Amino acid sequence: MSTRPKLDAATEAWSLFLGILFDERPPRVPAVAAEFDVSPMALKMLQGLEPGATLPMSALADRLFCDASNVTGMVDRLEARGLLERRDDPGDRRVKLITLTDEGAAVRERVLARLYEPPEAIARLSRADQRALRDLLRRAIGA
Amino acid sequence: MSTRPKLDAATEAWSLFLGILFDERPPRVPAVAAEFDVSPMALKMLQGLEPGATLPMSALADRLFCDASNVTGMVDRLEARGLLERRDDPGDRRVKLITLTDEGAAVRERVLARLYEPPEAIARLSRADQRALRDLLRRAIGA
DNA sequence: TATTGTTATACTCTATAACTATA
DNA sequence: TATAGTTATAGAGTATAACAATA
Repeated sequence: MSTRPKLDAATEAWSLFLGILFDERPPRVPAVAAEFDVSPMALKMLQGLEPGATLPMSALADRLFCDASNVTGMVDRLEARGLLERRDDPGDRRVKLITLTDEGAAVRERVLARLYEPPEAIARLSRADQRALRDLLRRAIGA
Repeated sequence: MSTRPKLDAATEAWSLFLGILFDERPPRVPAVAAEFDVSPMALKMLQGLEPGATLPMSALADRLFCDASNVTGMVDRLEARGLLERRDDPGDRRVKLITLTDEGAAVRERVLARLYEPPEAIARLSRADQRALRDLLRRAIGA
C-alpha cells in the first residue's frame, strides 16, 4: 500500500505547477538564459530590473539571494554588453546604482517574451480556463 | 509611453506563476536541494524517480536534459548514500537500471513534502480558490 | 567600527572527448 | 559500427575571505 498522504488543494496545485515546470524540455530558465547568452542568475536579475528603476548592487544581491561578489561579476558582464550601467549614488559614495540602458530594456522585453511563453499544458486550456487561471493568480499575488 | 504589449490570459497566468517562483526567498529548488545536501539536478532526479520504477541511466539523462557523464556522478553520490541502486539489465548487459532503495523512497517523500509546500501567495487563497486552482491545473496536465 | 563593492581563490556542477564493454 | 556507461579534464558559476574606499 502507498504511504503517500492525500494532498490538500493548495499543495497539490503547487505540485502540479512545479510538475509543469520540471517537465519542460528543454528546462525553461536555463534554455532562455542560454538563448540570450547569460547565466540563469543574470536572467533573474534582468527579470527583476524594471526599466527606469535604479537599485544598489547590495539590493540586487539581496533579491537574488546570492553573495555580493557574485553580483559584481554579473553586472560586469551585462555592463560590458551595454545592457545596464553603474551610476554613482550622490548620497553615499560607496554605493553603485544599477539601471538598465535602453538596449538593456529592449533585450529584457525579448527575454521576458520567451520566458513567459506559456507551456503546452497551459496553452491548451480553454480560453475561459486560461482567464480563470489568470484571475486566480492575480488574486494570489494580491493584484 | 510603455511599449509593453498586453498579455493574453495564458501568458499572463504563466508569468504570474514564474513571478511567484522567482520571488521566493530563499529560492525554492536550490534551498530544498541544499537542505537535503544534493544538487538541484539530483533533486529533480529524485522527484522524477518513482518508488518501484527502474530506469536506464540513459533515460535519466534524457529526462534531465543533461549529459550521461553527469548522470554517472549524480548516481554515484546518491548510491553511496544508499538512496538508489544500480541493477543489471538482463536483456542488455550494457545497461544499468536505476531504482530507489526503501530509504531513497523515504527521503524522496520528505524532499517532495518540502518542495510542494505551497508559497504564501497560494496558501492565502480561499479554500474555494485553492480547489479551483488545483482543478484547473489538473485539467492542464490532462489528468 | 561598520558597510559597499571589488579582487583573489577554491569548490561544485557541467559538458566534451576518449575509453571500455557490450550490442 | 553503434550504443551505454565511465573516466579525465576544462570551463562556468558560486561562495568565502581579504581588501579599499567611504560612512
